[in-house]
Amino acid sequence: MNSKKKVSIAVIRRLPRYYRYLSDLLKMDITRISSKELSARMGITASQIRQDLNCFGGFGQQGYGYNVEYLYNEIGKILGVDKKFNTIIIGAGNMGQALANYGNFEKRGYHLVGIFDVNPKIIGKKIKNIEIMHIDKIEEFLKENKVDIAILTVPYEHTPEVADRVARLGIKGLWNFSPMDLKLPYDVVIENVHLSDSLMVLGYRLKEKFGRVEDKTQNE
Amino acid sequence: MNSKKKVSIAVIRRLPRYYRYLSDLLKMDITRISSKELSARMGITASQIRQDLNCFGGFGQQGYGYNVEYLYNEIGKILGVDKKFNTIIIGAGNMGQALANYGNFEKRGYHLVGIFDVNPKIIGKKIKNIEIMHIDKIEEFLKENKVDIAILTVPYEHTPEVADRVARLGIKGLWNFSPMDLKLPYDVVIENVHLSDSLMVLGYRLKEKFGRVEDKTQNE
DNA sequence: TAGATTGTTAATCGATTAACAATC
DNA sequence: TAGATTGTTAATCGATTAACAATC
Repeated sequence: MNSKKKVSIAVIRRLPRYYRYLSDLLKMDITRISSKELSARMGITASQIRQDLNCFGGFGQQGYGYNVEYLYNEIGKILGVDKKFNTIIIGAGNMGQALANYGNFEKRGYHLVGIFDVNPKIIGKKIKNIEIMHIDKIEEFLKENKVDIAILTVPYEHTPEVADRVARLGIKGLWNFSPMDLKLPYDVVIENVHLSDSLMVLGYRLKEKFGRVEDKTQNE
Repeated sequence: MNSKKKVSIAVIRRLPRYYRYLSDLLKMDITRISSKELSARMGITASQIRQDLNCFGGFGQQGYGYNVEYLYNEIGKILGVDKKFNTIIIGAGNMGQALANYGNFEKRGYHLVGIFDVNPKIIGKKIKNIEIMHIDKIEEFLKENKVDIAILTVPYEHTPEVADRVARLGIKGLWNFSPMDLKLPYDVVIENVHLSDSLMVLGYRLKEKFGRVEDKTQNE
């Protein structure tokens, strides 16, 4: 139907959180839950929960609430956990390796198919049974493999160039770990993980809430 | 003054982004900028920039705009980059090690003073000249060292217990990397980095924008 | 049936954008 | 001075919350 209006990003960003809470409820063998109960657990209003869910359809039942397993599966479908996204990691430094080794992504349908770097010392080495390739092999690799997402964990200064390179090669999703905003002349979806931004916000909140923090020593 | 109303978290979360853009301008030797020019670069409205900045005071000058270096420094002060936050990492797995090795945090005043784990194979090993200690040494350690922030990169199931333990010991800031919301009976600031949430949102946006994605194969 | 709880509309609240007088 | 651009107030927009009829 063309009547469905675009769901706001604020709602979308809450979905994984619902998904996590429902997963917890499932583990606790709770089979049904009302928006009121869930709101108490999550610390948001029942109204918001019902509004959010109704962006995607009526998953509940009057007088009953929501079936946990059903709602969990439906939100999973909305988020695409039933889909397979082929991913590559570019930059096999500490962060790249940490992400490669994190098993949870595979479970959610994010299938790692390639790892690239430029460091000759690690090329050929295997992580999760995937051989680290030189970045210059990427054109060839992408010709032979359909890849949906590139995870960018390269050093700061190389990020724009690498992002451009993979976007030009047709990759549609970028998960960017560099503290910069990518601007690309291609139609790609960019999701940023700005760790340093997050840390600075934590610092701000600490400072605001608890006041005095030590000054940084000059020239340390 | 007690007249200053609380600045909304939406504004706060934009500050690191301003800070990054101003840093870039500085590097380009641009000394002044108007809200209009900055808005064009950042892709937000000039109005929003002026509103945001005016939450903290008038940093600009009519007819001139903003002095880049001055504004950069002022936002830095608001964010507390001139402060020193002593931090510890709990969980020296892939993610913990990646964060320990990331040099940028140190530059922003986040000073790593300890690393903890339970794995006997890595205890005693050094990262960034800091010896990995057993988590059971943490009570002793915190008695002797003032620590502001604990970075939690422990496995999922241990996160609540570890978070509670360090909060009870007086740590006021938690940077949580586990895909869960921490609920603590202490007055702490928790900043979450929910990587899997972020990845799922990327998946959703890809699916929405480009439609067809391969279905996940059963039992893979 | 009576009670519970949804789906949905209406009201409120807060955040963003527009407008403009102040002023450099 | 004239032009530019801020700081700030007012208008708009969108998101959250409240209310309640529908219905299980």
